[in-house]
Amino acid sequence: MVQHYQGQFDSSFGALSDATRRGVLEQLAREDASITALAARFQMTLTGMKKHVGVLEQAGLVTTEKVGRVRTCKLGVRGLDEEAAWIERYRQLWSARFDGLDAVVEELKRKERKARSTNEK
Amino acid sequence: MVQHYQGQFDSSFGALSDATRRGVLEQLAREDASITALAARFQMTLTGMKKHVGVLEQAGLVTTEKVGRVRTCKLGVRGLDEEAAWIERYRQLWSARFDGLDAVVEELKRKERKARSTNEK
DNA sequence: CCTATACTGAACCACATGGTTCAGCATTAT
DNA sequence: ATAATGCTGAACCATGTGGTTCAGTATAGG
Repeated sequence: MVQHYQGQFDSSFGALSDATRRGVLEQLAREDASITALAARFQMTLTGMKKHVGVLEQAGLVTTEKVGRVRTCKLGVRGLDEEAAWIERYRQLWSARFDGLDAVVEELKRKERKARSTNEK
Repeated sequence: MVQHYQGQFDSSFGALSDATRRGVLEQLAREDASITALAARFQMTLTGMKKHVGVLEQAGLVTTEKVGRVRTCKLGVRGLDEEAAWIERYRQLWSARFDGLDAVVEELKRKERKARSTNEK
């Protein structure tokens, strides 16, 4: 078994990379649901849905509890705060990079205006 | 070939679900880099790194250009704005749910029903 | 007790992923 | 002209993914 340690972001972003799972999260944000209910809503087998829920559970985004024969799925305690923070930080770097290009363009324009006015003398 | 249509979020969150690729994005936010440079920095073969860059490129997060024998990788025009927005919306739903502010959930449901019915015609 | 319901687990499938090696090919440097 | 550099593509490998079916087990209801 190679069993690379799966980072938190690996599993949470991985969980989000599937439309069904994003749908399940949105659904659970509205109300708790059983595996059966989710399976019906997303048109797949119980077994298939259970796997998706398992992935979300692994990522800490969902918790489940079985009472009687029904397993109820709820949103997990963990939100997506750290993921949001990562993306936000990246977006800052990204825009700095692009604004940086703009700054260079501005700089070139400035120089050109200066050069032109110098030549015009 | 089944070739399911890959949604934008599927590929962008998928791209983010790997530590190496997140690292490459952070690196490129600092400066453009060749495949060789990235491969060296993340200790893997050229071929391996090229695949990662390919995934990022598919997701629209990176663009590359080959000049002579060097392929230079830069951040793509597309940032992570829509991904940030999705997460932000989810976080609102999540905290509403946890704060027990069911009224907020109801409000969002109402808005969405409205938006959906508007989109549907 | 009997049946329907809800889930669970194993096994299977096709295809994706994250890596590798090896054999090129084009470009640059000597 | 030769050699080194940088990338590329094909093939391979182990494991993961997103689904299925089928055969159970446990619980609820009549």
